[in-house]
Amino acid sequence: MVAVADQLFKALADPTRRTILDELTEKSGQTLFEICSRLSMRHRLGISRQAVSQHLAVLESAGLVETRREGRYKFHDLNTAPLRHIAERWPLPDASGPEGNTP
Amino acid sequence: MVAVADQLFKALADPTRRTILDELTEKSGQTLFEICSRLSMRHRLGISRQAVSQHLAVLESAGLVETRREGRYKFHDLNTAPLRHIAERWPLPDASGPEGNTP
DNA sequence: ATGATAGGCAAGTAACCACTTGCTTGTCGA
DNA sequence: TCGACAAGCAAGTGGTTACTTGCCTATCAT
Repeated sequence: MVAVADQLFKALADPTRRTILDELTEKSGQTLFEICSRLSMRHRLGISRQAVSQHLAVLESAGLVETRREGRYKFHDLNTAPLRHIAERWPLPDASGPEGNTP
Repeated sequence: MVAVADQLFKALADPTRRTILDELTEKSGQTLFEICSRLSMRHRLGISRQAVSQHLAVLESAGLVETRREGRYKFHDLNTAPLRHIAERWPLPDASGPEGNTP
C-alpha cells in the first residue's frame, strides 16, 4: 500500500529522526531517557524529552523502531527491514557485483 | 555531508515526487510536459505544470534527477545512485532468512 | 505510604512546504 | 516577424509538522 511507504519516507525526512536511527544502529534497545541523553551528549542536540518521544512514535509507526516494555522501562529496538522497500522500488544501477550477499 | 542526505530524504518525503521517480523509472528522459500529462493520465494526479516543475527542482537538487537541454526541450533523467547512501547508512538485516533478528 | 524515576497525553505556536496564480523568457515553425 | 509552444521566476496561501509547555499515570526503592 501507499500508506506504508508514506509513513516510512515521512519518518526518514527529519534529520533528528535519522540521528535517532543512527544512535539505535550503534546501540539498540535504549530507553527514551538514554536516547535523550545520548542525543544531547554525542550529537549536541538540545531537544526536549517529549520531542524525542514524538519522534520515536513516528519511527515506530513507520516500522523502523519496535518497542518492548519491561516494568517502567520501555526499550526501543531498530528495525531496518522497511528500508528494503526503497531498494526494491527504484532499482540501483549496477555497482560492481550482486548485492545482498556477504562473502 | 549531512546536507546531501537532507536534500535526498526531503525529496523522497513527498508522494508526488515518488510517483515522478516511478514514472522516470519506467521511461527516462521525459520533458516537463510529458511528465505532467503522464501523471494526470496514468496516475490521476490533478497537478499544475508549475507544481511538477518545482518537484523536479527538488529531485534535481537531491541528485535523483539529472537534466539535459536540447533546444526548447529539457529532458529529465533518473539517477538512483544517491539511494545507495541509504543502504550504506543503516545496514539491512540479512536477506537470506525469512525474518532477520540478531539474537 | 512517600518520593523519585520513566514515560504518556494534549493543546498551543512558529516555521515549513506544496500548490496556485500571474507574468516573463526562450525556442521553433509558418 | 509573428504566433505558438516549452519552460522559468516570484509572490501569496492553506495545511502540515516539529517543538514546547503543563499536567497526569505508572513503577520502583526506601
